[in-house]
Amino acid sequence: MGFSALVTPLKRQTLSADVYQQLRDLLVSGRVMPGETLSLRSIATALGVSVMPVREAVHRLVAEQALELTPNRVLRVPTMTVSQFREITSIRINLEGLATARAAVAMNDAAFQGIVGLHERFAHEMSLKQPDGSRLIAFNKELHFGIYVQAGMPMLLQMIESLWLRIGPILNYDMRSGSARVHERVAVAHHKSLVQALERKDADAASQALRGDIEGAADFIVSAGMLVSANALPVAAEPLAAPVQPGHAKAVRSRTAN
Amino acid sequence: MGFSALVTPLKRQTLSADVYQQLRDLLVSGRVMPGETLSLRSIATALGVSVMPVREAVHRLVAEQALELTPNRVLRVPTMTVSQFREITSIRINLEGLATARAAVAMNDAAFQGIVGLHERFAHEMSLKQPDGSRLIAFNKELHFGIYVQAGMPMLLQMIESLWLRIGPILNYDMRSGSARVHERVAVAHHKSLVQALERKDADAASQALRGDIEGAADFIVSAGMLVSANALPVAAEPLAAPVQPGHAKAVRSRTAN
DNA sequence: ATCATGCTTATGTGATCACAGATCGTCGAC
DNA sequence: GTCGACGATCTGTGATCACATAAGCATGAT
Repeated sequence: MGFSALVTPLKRQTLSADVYQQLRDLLVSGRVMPGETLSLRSIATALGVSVMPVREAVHRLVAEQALELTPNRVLRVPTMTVSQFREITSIRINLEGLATARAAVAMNDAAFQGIVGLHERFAHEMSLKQPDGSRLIAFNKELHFGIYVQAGMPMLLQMIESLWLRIGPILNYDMRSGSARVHERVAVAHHKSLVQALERKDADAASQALRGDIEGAADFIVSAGMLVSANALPVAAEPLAAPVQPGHAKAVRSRTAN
Repeated sequence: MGFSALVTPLKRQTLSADVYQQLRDLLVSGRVMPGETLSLRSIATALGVSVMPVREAVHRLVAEQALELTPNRVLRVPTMTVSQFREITSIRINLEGLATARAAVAMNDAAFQGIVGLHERFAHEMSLKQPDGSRLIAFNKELHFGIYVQAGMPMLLQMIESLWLRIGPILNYDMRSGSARVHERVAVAHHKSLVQALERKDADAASQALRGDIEGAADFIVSAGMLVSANALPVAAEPLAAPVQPGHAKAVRSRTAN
């Protein structure tokens, strides 16, 4: 009898890794806003740890450009210019197109059925009269990465994840405002043709469908005007809306509250 | 009269960044070997700093997969399997192909002349009867990145640099053994057709020429048999040759010396 | 002679303290 | 009233110490 079945694997590896994951979730879920400034000590006290693990986690996120450390040593979640966003979009089309093409030929039937399920889950949420923005984002991500995983290229997968992490705050912060529902309708069409191409194992068609999906979403983001025009200093965004999880909001430095 | 012309910009930013750069140089120049184990304290004392800056620099390199931190918390420069190397090669062809295609249409005449100069410098070194391996590596890198810079995509450039950093140790460590000269001859041919395509602003031809260059080099590396077959524990590589810069070698943990 | 066992050393991780620099608020002078 | 300057506070950075764990190595028993 395997003993390892009795104990939890004690997944807790290192505090730095934990903090890293929590900050990552904060970013991809859009609970922090582009341009917002953070502080090592705020995060540390909010998470109940010392500044040491936070330093390593933050520096890693800075290295991935998911956070920004200005020359004045101010830590903040990066803003993004239109040109930067367009560059990331171009890279995404290439990298995710590669993953999709590889997945199209490498995927077996069981995996394909899983993809179909993820597609239908997204489409179903979309068909509701009150679709939940956060769920849509999550389902969309799981569908995309469900495909990319099938490529069997772990390094490529990680690079794509890094790109999604960078655009996460912009994507998800807008989703909170409730817009984007109109756009997501066309996303279903792109997904459908993508899944059909995968069924035929047509790598080129799958890549093209994916390109349409990414470009459509990108055009929507750009036209929604939530990117800074130049690399000017970020406008002091009005507090607009309270964070969804006030418990984590303590990590965010506020200029007014004290 | 500009005052800034009189003083050095005092480039020294932060110790962590300095350590990061030094470790990076150590990796790309092949002065450390895949499978070699390092230690925070060794690096710190060798560089004359505390372990703190080293920790951040090392963790960043681990995040970029330029270093590896085993579950037993042993720090080492990663070995690479053939399949991992093939994956990186595929990603490189995509990403560097994108950069080359963009550069082909965005580059002006002055920039192109600069590329020609870099190409001729590499070809000239190649034509010597005793080409210097390190210089060849450096010139080849400068030529490639001289092209990629012209794409005007800074994030893409950084991603490509990260990939080169990962394959750097393997590439350069072999170059020390003096082989690979036979291969580099065909590299000149690839470079030549690449430069010609750039002159015609033919993005597709340029990408194809680049693909040939990358694949040729990759096939050589694989056939040279310097990659581990499985992800087995790295063989205790024999000390083979003394490090080129003994001063830095103190950062490398030796099993025998004490 | 060979294998097991305990001890010493060295490792990465985390916490705490100290420091230079920037920001912000307040007080003072005009 | 308005502008300038000083000071308190907070920022990231670096160093040092403490700790749990893994590996080396020598000693011991069989």
